[in-house]
Amino acid sequence: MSELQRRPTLMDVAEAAGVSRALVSIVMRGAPGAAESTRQRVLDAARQLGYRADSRARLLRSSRTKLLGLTFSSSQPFHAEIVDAAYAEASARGYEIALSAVASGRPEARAIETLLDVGAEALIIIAPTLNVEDLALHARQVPVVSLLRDNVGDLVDSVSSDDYAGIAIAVDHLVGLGHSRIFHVDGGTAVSSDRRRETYRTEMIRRGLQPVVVPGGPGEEDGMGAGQILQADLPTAVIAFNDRSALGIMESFRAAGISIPADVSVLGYDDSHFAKLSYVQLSSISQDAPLLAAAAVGRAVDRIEGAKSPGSVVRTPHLVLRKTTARAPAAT
Amino acid sequence: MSELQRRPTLMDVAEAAGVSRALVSIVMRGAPGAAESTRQRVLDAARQLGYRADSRARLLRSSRTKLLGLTFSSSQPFHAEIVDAAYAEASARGYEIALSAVASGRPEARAIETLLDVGAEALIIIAPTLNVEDLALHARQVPVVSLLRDNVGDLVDSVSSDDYAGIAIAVDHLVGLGHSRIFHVDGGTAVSSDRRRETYRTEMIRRGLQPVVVPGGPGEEDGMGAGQILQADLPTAVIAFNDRSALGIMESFRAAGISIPADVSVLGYDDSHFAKLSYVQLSSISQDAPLLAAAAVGRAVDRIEGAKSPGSVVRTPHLVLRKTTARAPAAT
DNA sequence: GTAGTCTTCTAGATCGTTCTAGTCGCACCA
DNA sequence: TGGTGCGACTAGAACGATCTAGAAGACTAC
Repeated sequence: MSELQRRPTLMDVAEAAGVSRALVSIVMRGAPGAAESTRQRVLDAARQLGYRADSRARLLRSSRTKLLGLTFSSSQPFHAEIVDAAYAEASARGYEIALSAVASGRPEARAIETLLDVGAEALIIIAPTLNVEDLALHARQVPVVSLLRDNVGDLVDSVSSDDYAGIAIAVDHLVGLGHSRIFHVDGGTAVSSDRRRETYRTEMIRRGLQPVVVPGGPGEEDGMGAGQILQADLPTAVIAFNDRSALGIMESFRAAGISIPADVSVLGYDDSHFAKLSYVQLSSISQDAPLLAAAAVGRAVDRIEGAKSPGSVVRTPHLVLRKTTARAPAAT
Repeated sequence: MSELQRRPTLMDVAEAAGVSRALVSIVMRGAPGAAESTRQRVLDAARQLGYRADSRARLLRSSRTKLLGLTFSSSQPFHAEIVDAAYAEASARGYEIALSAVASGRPEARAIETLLDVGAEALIIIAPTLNVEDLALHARQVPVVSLLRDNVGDLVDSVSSDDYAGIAIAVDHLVGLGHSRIFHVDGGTAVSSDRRRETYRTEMIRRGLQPVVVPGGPGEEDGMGAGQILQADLPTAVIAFNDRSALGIMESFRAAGISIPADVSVLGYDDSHFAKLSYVQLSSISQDAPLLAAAAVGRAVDRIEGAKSPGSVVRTPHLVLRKTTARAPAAT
């Protein structure tokens, strides 16, 4: 019964309002150059017909698409937070966001191509896995902003969180609480795991303390495994690669009757949803996703509008104190 | 130094290869009607220039866009799973996916409009919050598939999981283990909370058992709160609205020294990531996101290609047995 | 009264594709 | 010899918007 009806075009509205296509275009864009009376007449006609501009045609013709391409990984909760914040910041600055997911069977390169095909004026790539050359290749076409990764060559912008500072804050905090046996459970092959591990080592050594790194990974199970290993030679404090790992560590301690923070302090990284749960109350290093996202969007827009050369923004993370870190137990 | 270079068009390739635009188009699309020798020549030229078709122009001209619009909520991990699976199924059926997120400050209506503007041939909306009239309005333009919600009027397709069956399976399972004091912690205002709650009631009554519903919600904190309430009058089994709620419930029990499943069995819903963790091992009702996603994509494609009238697909969930449900303790 | 300026409007080109309707050779067959 | 069919290719019109250039009319200025 209800056959699919062709969507109305500028032409349809023009006929209905008795004006030219061009004038309708002017009115719809809110551009100056139309009398108030005709403006109303056109708007009425458009409303009546349910007219909406076809973005394909619009984007094709106009040099400016006002589109920011954003890739994210569907399996990373942290990325979802960024997507959310990016939308807000983009629309505040008058841009739209074109999303493209990196999923299983859909590599980053594919996600990026899709965004370019669709006319994105800049690319924001969360934790890019592409090598510097490939990134540079794209950067010759449009401004590219790397989010959460900073060694990306000098053709692409980067917005990242200062892992050095983050780990330093973590070590400082624990040392300040009187800890000296502070171990680190690393993130295995995860992005920025290497840097955090090395920073942990140097920060410990700088304070005359003995660094001990236990191999881990980005998930709860990884933390769980590391927790088992830690129990053989228990430190007084643990810095986990991230919150999920910290959760696994704590779980393994709990099972072994080791109490937190009385026996051992645990510090997470990311200040994620999990850390905030009332029954977790994990002290954590916050990278502040919304701020990072806003900075990335800002950087992309600046590059599009203001030219200039690429640069890198580094935000300093901060400690969110909760209940899993406390003074070191009296030495045994 | 490296000025942003205009991306090559069909025309550029045509000139380089010494043929017409139309022929290049034919070759690039892999359409028949070009000699093998020229085909190679054109492909070489295209590769040399780094040519990629501009999807805006392509979509504008061709009646078929082969685009499936998919809305999802950036804050729902369950949606991420679906996105992942949808990509796979769509590309298997020769379609692309256009993503649009529902985020804070970006309502569903906005997300849908974006998808239509971009030329999506069908809409897949995960857990739509729009009312039946608004959905029908869109359904007059393109096929609309509602995922995870089924009372959507007779103009739109729906693919959902059978909540009746899911809860029936849950009750069956627990009754089979000898439980009779089975309580339900509901999902508050969350989608499908009402249905699960009512089904729980009727299923209990059908078996001559007394239903007890404790108000909850979709998050861990909600479960935590419900857990406190439950402790005042402890059942032998609890059916949670979802896994996250179950986690909160279990956490509250653990704090009170109530052991699972010895004292009380807990059953989750969704079979999410959390349920699978080695230290959680939550028995749960699985809705099988990948299968739902595949069904939704399939339905959308069928509607686009084969016409026919809208219909609804209902998938039966199944029980995933782990360690949080066990025989009822001997009656006191 | 003519030129200049402003406002309001329009015709037509244009963006980069795809599609329609050819043209051009050339072999085949009666 | 002269249609006919076929394969390879092309010119030009779409698609639905934006943009440029300029026209028409009203109003001011000298």
